Amino acid sequence: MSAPSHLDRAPSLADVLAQRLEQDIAQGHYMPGEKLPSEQQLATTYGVSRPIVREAIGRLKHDGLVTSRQGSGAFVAESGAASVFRLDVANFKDRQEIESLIELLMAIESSATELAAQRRTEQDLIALGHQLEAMQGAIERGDSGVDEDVAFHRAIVEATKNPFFMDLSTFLDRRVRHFIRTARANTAKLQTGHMMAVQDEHRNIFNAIRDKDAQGARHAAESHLKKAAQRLAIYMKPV
Amino acid sequence: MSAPSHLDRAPSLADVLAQRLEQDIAQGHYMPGEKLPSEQQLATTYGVSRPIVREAIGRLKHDGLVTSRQGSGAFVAESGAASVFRLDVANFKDRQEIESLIELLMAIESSATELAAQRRTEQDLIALGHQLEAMQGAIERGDSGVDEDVAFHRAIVEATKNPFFMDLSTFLDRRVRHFIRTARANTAKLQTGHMMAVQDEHRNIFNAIRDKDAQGARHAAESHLKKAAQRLAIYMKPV
DNA sequence: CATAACCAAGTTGCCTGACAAGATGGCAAC
DNA sequence: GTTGCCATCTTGTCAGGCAACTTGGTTATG
Repeated sequence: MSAPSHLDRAPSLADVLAQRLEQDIAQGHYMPGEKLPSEQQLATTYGVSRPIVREAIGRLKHDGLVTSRQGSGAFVAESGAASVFRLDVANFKDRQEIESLIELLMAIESSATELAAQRRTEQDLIALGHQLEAMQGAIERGDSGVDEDVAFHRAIVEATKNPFFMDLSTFLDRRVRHFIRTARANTAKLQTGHMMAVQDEHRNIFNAIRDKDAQGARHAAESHLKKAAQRLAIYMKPV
Repeated sequence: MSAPSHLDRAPSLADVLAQRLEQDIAQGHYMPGEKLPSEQQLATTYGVSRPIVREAIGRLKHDGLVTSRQGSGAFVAESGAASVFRLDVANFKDRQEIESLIELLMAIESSATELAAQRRTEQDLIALGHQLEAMQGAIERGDSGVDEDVAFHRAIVEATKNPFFMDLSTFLDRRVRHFIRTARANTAKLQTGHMMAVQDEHRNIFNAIRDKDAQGARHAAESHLKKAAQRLAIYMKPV
């Protein structure tokens, strides 16, 4: 709750005010549809200037929590209107939480793979095959193959034809990789033995998607992600 | 693209500038770690005042896309540092997209139910049982039972002990319910026959969680959500 | 010559004051 | 009683300025 992670960047006044207002709205202090106090009034009550209030309210507007009409005021949006899902970065402090995130990623990718098997077109299959070949080429060249790995998973979620799966998957994937990259000792390198195992698992997923075997695809994906998580675990600090 | 749905609220200058900068960062116009132009410079180049620039940059900071150091400047964050997943409200225009959203919700809840079966404590089971009884009471009283329904699902995701599942699930659930509530004809009312079916399906989920039957829990959840989606479909306009 | 202290310029964080545009409520005229 | 108008409030935007902080070069010192 208090310990600063990297840099204790002083929270700006707009930060704390936005958080305060967000909290007040979440706790029902301001009800949906209710008009919240004018900027001037908020400025005086919280002891800050109006631009700061504007900035704070601007963030709430950006997040879809309030809507404002010029000349009238700012109003609390209906409870389901929020348009962002925020992963609080401050939460990333221990192994427990990155594992929770990976768990979520696994859930998404498993379902995505299952859907991909049901819906893949011939073009999707071709794209998937190309990524598989690209990965093989990376192995033979001795490259890291990380980009090809990412591209393969991206091709899967694209085959779902569901934009939310695509967006959430890439978001979580980036987030997890970012965490791993910053947390692990830089000396550790991916081993080619690992890469060949990854390639085998990818091929299993590919075959299931090719055969439109939804259950098989889910199982292959779950197996792959489980093993990937184990491989990643060696890069993470012990709890 | 043009027809205003409710109110055609003119996008503020800070809105367009923030969107513009976000786009520039996403497209690699500014690379991670790079220092972006000073506020004064941005203000002159885009023809707006400095407070507007501050507000726009403030949003990017809030979303984790940039970090600023006083006296030094604002820098583009590393690509995986973004802390928000945004579901663009503008996308919700047709049935196709709400169905995609429901699909995502189903994926989350199915996995959550599976995890809940693996991890539920005795307390979780007791809480789940209470929600089941509350739902039964609502049926007998003739209430809508919506709140009890939500509470039951919430109890499931809480049993996962994974905060991301909890947050994402409640977020998506609210979002979907909000959409349904605004899209459906208000005359339509839930039928008690539906409620009893829901209660049966909930009981199946409960039993599987009680028995720590992960696979059974997933199947029960999938079946329940599939039927729930069908029941909801009658409230939605045809494509 | 190398190193350390120092200072000036640039940048962000924040404030005050002001004006324009749109909305709202009451007052006056009919 | 109804209608039209205007004073007032609120948001949107701008201008200018000061304090705190970082940075890089310059100068003084060992």
